[in-house]
Amino acid sequence: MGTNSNGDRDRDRDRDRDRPWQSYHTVYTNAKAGMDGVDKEKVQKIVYEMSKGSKYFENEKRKEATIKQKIENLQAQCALLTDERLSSYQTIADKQIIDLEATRDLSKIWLHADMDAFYAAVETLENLALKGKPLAVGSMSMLCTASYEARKFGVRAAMPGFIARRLCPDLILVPPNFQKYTYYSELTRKVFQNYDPDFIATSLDEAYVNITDICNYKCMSSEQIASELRNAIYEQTGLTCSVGVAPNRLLAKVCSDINKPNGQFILPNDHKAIMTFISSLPIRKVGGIGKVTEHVLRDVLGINTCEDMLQKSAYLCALFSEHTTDFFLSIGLGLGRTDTPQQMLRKSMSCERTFSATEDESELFQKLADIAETLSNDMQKEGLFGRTLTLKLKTSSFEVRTRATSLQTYIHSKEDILGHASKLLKAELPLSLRLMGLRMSQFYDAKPGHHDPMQKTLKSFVITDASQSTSCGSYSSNLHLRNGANIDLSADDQSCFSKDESDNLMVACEPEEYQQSNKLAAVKVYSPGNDAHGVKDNTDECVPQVQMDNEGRSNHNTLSINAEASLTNQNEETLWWIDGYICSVCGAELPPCFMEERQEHSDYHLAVMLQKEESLQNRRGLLQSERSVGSLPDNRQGGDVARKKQKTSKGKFIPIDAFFNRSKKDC
DNA sequence: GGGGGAAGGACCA
DNA sequence: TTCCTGGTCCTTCCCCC
Repeated sequence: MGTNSNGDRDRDRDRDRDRPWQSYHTVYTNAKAGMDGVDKEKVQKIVYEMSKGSKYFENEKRKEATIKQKIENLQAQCALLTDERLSSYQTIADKQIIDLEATRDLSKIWLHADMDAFYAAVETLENLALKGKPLAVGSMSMLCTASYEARKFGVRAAMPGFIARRLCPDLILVPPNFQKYTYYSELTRKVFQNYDPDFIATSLDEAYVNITDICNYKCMSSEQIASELRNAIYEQTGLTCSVGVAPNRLLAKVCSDINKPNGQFILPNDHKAIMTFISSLPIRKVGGIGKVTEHVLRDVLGINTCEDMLQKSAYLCALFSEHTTDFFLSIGLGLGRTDTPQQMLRKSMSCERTFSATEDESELFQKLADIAETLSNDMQKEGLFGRTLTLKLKTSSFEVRTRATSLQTYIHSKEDILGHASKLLKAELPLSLRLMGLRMSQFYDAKPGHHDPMQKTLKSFVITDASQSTSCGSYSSNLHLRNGANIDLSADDQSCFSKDESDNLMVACEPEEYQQSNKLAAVKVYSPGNDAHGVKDNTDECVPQVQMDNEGRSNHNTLSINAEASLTNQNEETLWWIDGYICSVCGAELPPCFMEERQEHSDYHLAVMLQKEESLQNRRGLLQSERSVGSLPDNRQGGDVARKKQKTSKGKFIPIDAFFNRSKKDC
């Protein structure tokens, strides 16, 4: 099955001694369009010779050793599989294959368009003197892309420029100009738009276009539409592209690579044709299978083609997680996504910089400040606030480390980012670094200043007894929920707030009643410069947290609302239905005439809340004993207890939009 | 044992 | 002399409940 026999190992040893470059697996060794006639061994040897002995090379060797270890572990796991175990895994795999097959959708026609050597082609278009010459866009450190003339020498994207120069001494290196590429990309997108208004652009030079409707509308075959689209792109931009057409996006992408450059390949929406196509397709051609996965699957299970995935399905089930097995078997069946995804929300934003290795701490902190500033600017441009900050470090020996911290406030200012990043960096020093990066994730996408006149008021949103309210000044704030809802902290609402001794804004609520019914949580607004200590909620229960922007105030204020609102003693009508028809818990709309539905709806929420209250009461004894020692989740309390309490509180924070989305789903 | 955060890594363009 | 950047997703480990 794998390469675990003694004979194989001896052969590997001999090869490593005589031709060491053959076992140096770079990313440049897989087949790529325009590189058919390349002397691969020569390229591999030059890359090996130029890399040998460098810190980069040593790190690559370390990584390869890890992969080798992983392969050996998997091989050992395989060896332990009895026939009986294998047979039961085969049963599971067969069931999984049947389930996957049932999802096959042959009703859609997807087209994947890929611009040919895009950046290099744009440069040539703007400077005809470059036409026909070996050209690469990038620097001596790294290439973004290479023209087809350069590829004949083994030069390709993701290769360092100095190696490329050795492979092709006449190589012309052009620095990238993303403004130009964006301009031409926009032109191509206008063409895609004509074929599918919801086309999916995956980068400046690639897009997926659902041509199902246009084929029907124009009574044209997918092949005709593909030709027409390519011509339109050429007319608009003067650039060529290659196109693949298939029943799903995964296959369409594979197909667009087949007749590159300036070609197209059509895979018909036919089960038999797909299986024939898949049967000999190398797994590396499929998106999601990279150098490591290819290596592991080949050496452990002898899998080379997509069809092999099905042959080895029992082993895949035995060795990999359900999710991963699902992915591998989908590839074996030629399945892929056929739906048009909803607009993807950004999950993270980052900024990183490579520099000459240094261990000078003041220099490192200065670079960190620059990175924090860039990230902060980028976040502010998109109105993003995040609460998880990750520091990425690459040591001078190319070892990559990440250190993350999750905050209780949503931040985006340079000062806040730098403050937390510096703490993370300080803990790692002294260290010689060649790269630093900062990534912000766990977003709350508040748009400061955004105000929706239709927004709900906080009072109408959370039911409270505000009888003991104390005015706290002129806060004018609004909350923006990711699901579109907005809560206005109008003057009316703000009158329900009071300040505690730490200048934190609290929603008024009689303490005793609050403890009894566990009604409304504390709302806390951090004033500028205040540290985030966590929220002093009386229940220690789940506290959804939203970022809140205050006019003319700090942008790192925080508002937390306890979702553990018990509503058992309230009048049902005012309790559940805001403005007489909007569910106060999940936002579902049901007019009064839908009496039965409304009853069922409120019964459902009541059941959920009773369940929560029951589990809460079971824990209350424990919580009260914690409170009795006067525990406060802030820095005033020293020792392990304080740290533990703080951590506990932190771990329970969830974004408020997640809570509402869930509620909505529950409905 | 499950959930969630941290850390690391694979992969893509 | 020189081996990127910015993003997503997945897995594993560990802590806490």
